Amino acid sequence: MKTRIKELRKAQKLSQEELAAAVCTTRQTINAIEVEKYTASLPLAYKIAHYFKQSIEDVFDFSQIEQEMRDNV
Amino acid sequence: MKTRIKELRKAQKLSQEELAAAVCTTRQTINAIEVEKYTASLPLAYKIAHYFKQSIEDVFDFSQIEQEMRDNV
DNA sequence: ATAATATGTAAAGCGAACTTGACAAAATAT
DNA sequence: ATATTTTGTCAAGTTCGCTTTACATATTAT
Repeated sequence: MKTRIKELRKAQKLSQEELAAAVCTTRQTINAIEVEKYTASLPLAYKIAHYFKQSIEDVFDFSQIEQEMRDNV
Repeated sequence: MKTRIKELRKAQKLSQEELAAAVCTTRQTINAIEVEKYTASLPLAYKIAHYFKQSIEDVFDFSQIEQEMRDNV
C-alpha cells in the first residue's frame, strides 16, 4: 500500500529509526511499510498518522482498495 | 479495540453476514471485531468505515492507543 | 578519504488477522 | 409453539505484521 510516510518523514528531517522510536516500533518495520513490503496494522497506522498530525486516510492511500471494491473482487 | 460497528450496523438493520458480504469478508471476522476478539487490519477497517461513509477514526476507538503513547509504553 | 549514519534486505520465529466448517444458543418471524 | 435467522464460539490451518539479529550498500559528515 502506498503511503506518504517517507515524504512526511523527510519534511521533518527524521530518520527511519527516529520515527520508529517515536511510534514505538523498529526501523525495519518503518522501512518495510515505506517500501511497501507489507501494510501497517491499524494501531501502527494510527500512531504514524497521529505523529504527523494527520488522519489515517491522509497518510495511507486506499485508492487500490476502492478500486477492488468497485471491481467487486 | 472498541468500535461503533455494531451500532452503525444496527442503525442500517444489517446482519453481521450482510455487512461481511458488503466488505468482502466473513461473518466470523465481523463478529470477532465486534466482540473485540481481535483488531481489524487497516484495509478491512477502511472498507468498514467507508461502507458506513465515515472515517476510520470515527468508527474505531483509538483512545487506548493514545493513552499508551502518553504513558510511553 | 575515512568514519559515522542511514537505508535496504534477509532469515527465523512469534503472535495476530483471517478463512472454512461446524455446532449451539439467542433472537425474530410465522 | 415452531421454524428461521442471527449471533457467539471453537478448532485447525494459512498468511501477514512485527521483532531480533545480522550484513551490505548508500549517503552524509569530518
